[in-house]
Amino acid sequence: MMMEMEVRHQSQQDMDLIDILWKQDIDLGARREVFDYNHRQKEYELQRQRELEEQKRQHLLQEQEKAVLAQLQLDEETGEYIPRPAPSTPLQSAGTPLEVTQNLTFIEENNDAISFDECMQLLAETFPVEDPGNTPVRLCNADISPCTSVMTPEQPSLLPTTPSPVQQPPQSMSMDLEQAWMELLSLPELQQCMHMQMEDTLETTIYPNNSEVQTPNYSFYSMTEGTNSGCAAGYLNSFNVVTPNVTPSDNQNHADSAANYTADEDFCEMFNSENVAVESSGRDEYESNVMSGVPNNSLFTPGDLYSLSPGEAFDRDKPGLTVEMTDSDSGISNASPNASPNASSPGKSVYEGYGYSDSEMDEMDHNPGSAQSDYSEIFPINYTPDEIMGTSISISDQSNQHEKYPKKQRNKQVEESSHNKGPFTKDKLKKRSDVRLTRDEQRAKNLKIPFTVDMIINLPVDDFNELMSKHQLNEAQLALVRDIRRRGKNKVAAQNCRKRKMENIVGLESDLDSLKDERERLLSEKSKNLMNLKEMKQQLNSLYLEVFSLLKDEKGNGYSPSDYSLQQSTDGSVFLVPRIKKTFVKREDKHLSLK
DNA sequence: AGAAGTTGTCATAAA
DNA sequence: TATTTATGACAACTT
Repeated sequence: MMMEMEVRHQSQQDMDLIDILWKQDIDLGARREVFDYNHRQKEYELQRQRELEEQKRQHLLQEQEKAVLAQLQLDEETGEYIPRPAPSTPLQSAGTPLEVTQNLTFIEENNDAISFDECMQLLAETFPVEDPGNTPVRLCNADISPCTSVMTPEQPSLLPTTPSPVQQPPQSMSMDLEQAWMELLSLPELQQCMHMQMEDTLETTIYPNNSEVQTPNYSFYSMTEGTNSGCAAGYLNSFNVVTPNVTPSDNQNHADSAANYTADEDFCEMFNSENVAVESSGRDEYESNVMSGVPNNSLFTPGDLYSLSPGEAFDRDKPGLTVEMTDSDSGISNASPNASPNASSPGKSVYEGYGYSDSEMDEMDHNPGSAQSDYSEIFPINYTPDEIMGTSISISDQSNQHEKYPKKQRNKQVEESSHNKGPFTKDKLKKRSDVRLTRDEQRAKNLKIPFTVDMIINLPVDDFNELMSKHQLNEAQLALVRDIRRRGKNKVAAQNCRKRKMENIVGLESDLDSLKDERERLLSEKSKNLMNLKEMKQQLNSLYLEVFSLLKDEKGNGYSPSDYSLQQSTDGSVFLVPRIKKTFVKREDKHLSLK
């Protein structure tokens, strides 16, 4: 928590990740008192390298132990300690991929045990050449020996000897090893050796059996991944085990690419626990490419299909692309129709042609003007005669009729024409035709009106008249066009009118609500005022009585409020008026002196 | 089946 | 005068 507070500029996600990694560091002994983030990052990198080196060292020890144990077991199985054959033997006798990989791996593992210069020297001398006088060379010999003799009596000596190179500075070691392996892989001898192994492997690693063949490799990697070189060799080996599927002549390129790959990748990352998965995924991708016979097929992404204009694409090669589309639903149906659902461009036709099911296609085929009407929204209509001729003659009369009777008949006829598709698709079709083709659109289509209903309705008068003058229309067409325009405008007007009406209703309801609120407020205010008035009256009455109690006559007697009343004139004078003798007003000019 | 809501259309008046 | 707009009324259709 303190750390998170310190690194406020980091996002929470980053902080979580950092915290997790930091905790790993702590577990590995990293000092947590370093709270500065940058410093911590540097520290973290260093620590991570240390950690990886430590892990490698531990793995190395473990794998060496395992190897020793395995070899001992194997010794028990074979019952003999087979002396190392000549170094060239494994290359010649490597009959199975397992042997190949093991062999290679041991060659490379060997490099971990010896110094790079020694290894280079060894490899430069036509691959493994024994140098009995050197302990690492002895190890090398042991490792280079064929897999059948993997377990050698010298192997136990590996344990005491291996820690020395591991205890080198980790960074330099890993870097040296990387470079060493790059150079090793670039050695012609080694490549030739690998080439030969691959050729051997090619016989057995035919792709149906690839997994079987490679599985032992992975298990072996796990055994030998303790050493960088072993891991690298395993990784590269796995890469190259696959490559022979292409052509043996490509091996050098593959080796180079593999080496480059190794150089580009962080060794430490590669040999984490996931490296096998990475390998397998990479291999699978490669394998799939190789197996498909189109090495770069994966590069042919759907985007390439999108790049083809639908019309071109489908005009050019419909079957091929149809196959592509059946493979992925996201093909064109995602590209064109979703992007522009209203577009009546060829893309839509593509969508309709290929995205719909067969039944839907049938419906559209039988729906007079479903697809064509979509075109007609944009392009001037050129209707197919077979659809039009059936109804145009009878409807041409109807368009001249403005009586009620023909209207209904006209509508019914339109509906009949749209319902004429058979009983099975009636409901779906009806909805669809409603959506796609209004009555006037249907009528316009039937009369071959050469512009769209939208144009007829929405063009300004001048443009509309100009458009009409440009086309020679018969009476029926002119009448229909006028009706369409009138109806269309009236439809919009009706919609606006209803909308306005609803808005008015809503506004009136709102006004009603506000007026109700106002009424409530006023009633409340009135009630409050009445209360105040009542209170003031009471106060006035009290004051009145008090004034009367203070009034005295000449004899010192007080006036009774029941006999007198106080009245104020317009000039402010106050009079004491006797209630009984109202008839004659006893005017007392005496100014009441109120105490 | 029928009520309620929606939409298209017509008639008409007004702009 | 022709066209457009607004609106009530009606019918068809949908929910």
